[in-house]
Amino acid sequence: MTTIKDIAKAAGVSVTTVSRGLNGYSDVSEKTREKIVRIAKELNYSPNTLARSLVMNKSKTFGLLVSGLNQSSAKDNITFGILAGINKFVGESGYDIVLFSTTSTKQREKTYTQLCKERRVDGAIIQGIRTDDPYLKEVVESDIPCVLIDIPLTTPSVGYVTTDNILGAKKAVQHLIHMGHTRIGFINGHGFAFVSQQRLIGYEEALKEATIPINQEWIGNGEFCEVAAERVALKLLEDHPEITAVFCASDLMALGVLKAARKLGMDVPNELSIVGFDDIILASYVTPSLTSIAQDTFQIGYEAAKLLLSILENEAGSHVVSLGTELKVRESTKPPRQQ
Amino acid sequence: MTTIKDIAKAAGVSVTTVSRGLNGYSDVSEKTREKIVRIAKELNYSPNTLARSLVMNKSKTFGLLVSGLNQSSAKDNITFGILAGINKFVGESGYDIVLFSTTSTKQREKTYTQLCKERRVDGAIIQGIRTDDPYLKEVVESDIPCVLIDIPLTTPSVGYVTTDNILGAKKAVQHLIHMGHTRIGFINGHGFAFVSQQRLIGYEEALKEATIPINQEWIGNGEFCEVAAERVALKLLEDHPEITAVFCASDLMALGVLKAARKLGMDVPNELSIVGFDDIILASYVTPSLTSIAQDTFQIGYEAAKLLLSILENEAGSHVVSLGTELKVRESTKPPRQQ
DNA sequence: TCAAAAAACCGAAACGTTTCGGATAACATT
DNA sequence: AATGTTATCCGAAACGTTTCGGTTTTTTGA
Repeated sequence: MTTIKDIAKAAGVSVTTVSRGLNGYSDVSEKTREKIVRIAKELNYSPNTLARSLVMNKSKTFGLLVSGLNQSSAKDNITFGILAGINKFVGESGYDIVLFSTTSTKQREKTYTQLCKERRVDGAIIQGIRTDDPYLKEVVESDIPCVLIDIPLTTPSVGYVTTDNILGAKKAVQHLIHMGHTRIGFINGHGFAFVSQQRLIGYEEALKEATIPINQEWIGNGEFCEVAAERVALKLLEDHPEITAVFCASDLMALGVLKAARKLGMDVPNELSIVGFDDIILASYVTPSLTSIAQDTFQIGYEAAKLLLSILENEAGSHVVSLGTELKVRESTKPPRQQ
Repeated sequence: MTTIKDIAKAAGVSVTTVSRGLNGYSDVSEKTREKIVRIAKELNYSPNTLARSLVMNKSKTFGLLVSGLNQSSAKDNITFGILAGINKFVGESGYDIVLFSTTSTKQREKTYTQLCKERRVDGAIIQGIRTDDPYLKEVVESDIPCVLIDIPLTTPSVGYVTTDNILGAKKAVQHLIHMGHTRIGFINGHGFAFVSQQRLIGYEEALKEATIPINQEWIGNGEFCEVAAERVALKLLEDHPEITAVFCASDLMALGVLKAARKLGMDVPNELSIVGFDDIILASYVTPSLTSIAQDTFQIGYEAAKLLLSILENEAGSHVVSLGTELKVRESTKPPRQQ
């Protein structure tokens, strides 16, 4: 493994000059600079970033803490989209990503701060942790630059990117209302997610603005999980046959509701309309295809990385970015039958 | 940022003793060891892995070179599965992953060796590159421990993991033959993938063993791409209406063929049977659901990381692992109609 | 009580960079 | 000729660890 010293020896100059030459400083003559570069190439030198990072105290590395990098979240590839988006930006900016493989949420041996400090990452991006996760407290306490996804929290060194979930949910419910539905159920995710709270607000606002009373009994918690949502929906639809439409806080849960409807012999969309959230790929492939609120996970990842870099470089400007949604109307929604 | 020196000062011992104490060496008394550990915790010390890696000449890091970490490969989440599998193993083994964000294949500024040497990764896992990729030559030339996915190449320091694609393809075609099909088309991926060659062999072997002649005109190249496959299938099915079944080297291409059949007004499976490869999630959700050969991408990733570690630790044993496949029979295959 | 053995500790070098402060040489200015 | 400027270069320290070889202290055994 050739080092800067080898080059220095071969070129007959000091290591200082080699370093400054390779890094394009002005106080080395063009002639020796060329010589240094040539020799470096001949010995196919590549700099040791470890040593460099050690002395410069920055590593050109982002730490990534994602919860969904496991078999179970293959269906909604939200995590994948975000990852890809981050990857895209990072590829353009000379940084690299280290994936912190946080094992099972319960059995963590290292704290967030330890993870970041040990690897000396310049900043971190966190996705998919719950609002009651102990990591979150560390994020605000430590001053490690950090971007959160879907968790509203800002300090001088932390920002977040999210989707406009209130408006998104509102669009979904308004779509149902415009079709003539008034008895609209809601399967939300668990309460430890910011997005759940927002989507609930959106749901309620849409109803309020249409002067439709809110019925707490029509609201269930599907834990963002297909089977849990199916179970909850089964009970909800049995107990409340008056419901003609259900809005789900995720497409995965919408799939669960679809199954529940099928089990109860209810026809979608003729007897029950369903709209989901996320617009995962499956949404357009299932039968009936799913009306959904699309959010651009790729963009979320891209913006997160971009925001992190701007925080790192102390750029002025907001530390929050909020992205839009789009209603995708498909087969699972239809006006209710006249009774 | 507290260092080993701070601890040494606080504990009244040398840095040597602190280092050896924290790392559990035997020549430090239990009493001082406890003291050191206590103080380390009080100052909430975390070791600087950069410094450690620098002197120990290993980084406890795997480099990851995946091609499919982009928006376009969200549909088949093969890359995601592999990533998740790697992540799982790595989480159990104390290593971390750095994602090399290789930008567009054409415009690479750094070579494979540079990437690995700069970050001083202990080993690398490479997925999704074509057999004509220049990186591949570097892999064999450099002696960086490396595990390839779906590229058969071994040296003392490189191994690979793959699926038994010959047998997998054979199963698919045999399934069709057993149903009574004899005029079976094949949409393969591009020739720069090892898996394409293998799946072709499997296709041919199955036919040969059933003494069915191989017709080159029934074999098309769909580039592993849905739209390309649709185009190719359109022509294939028009030119050769005698074909009653098509085997596709990927589910994505099978979806393309499905679309082509739909455009031609052919009913699947009554007029045309289709079987795919990969068993992506969509396979079981589309209508008609897709008969497919399942390969376990999660397992592939897991085994790849495991193999890399064993190579790193100079364990004896084979440097190749081959995984099995499973035929998933669904709605897209049916015996041909009697004519 | 003394020597030998064992246990506990430590100094300093090393890993490969960057960078501060200064040194040398060449040149221009008075 | 003396001074000031500028262009090049370099020595050495620093980053935070690990580890080699050695030293000191304690224990053991006769």
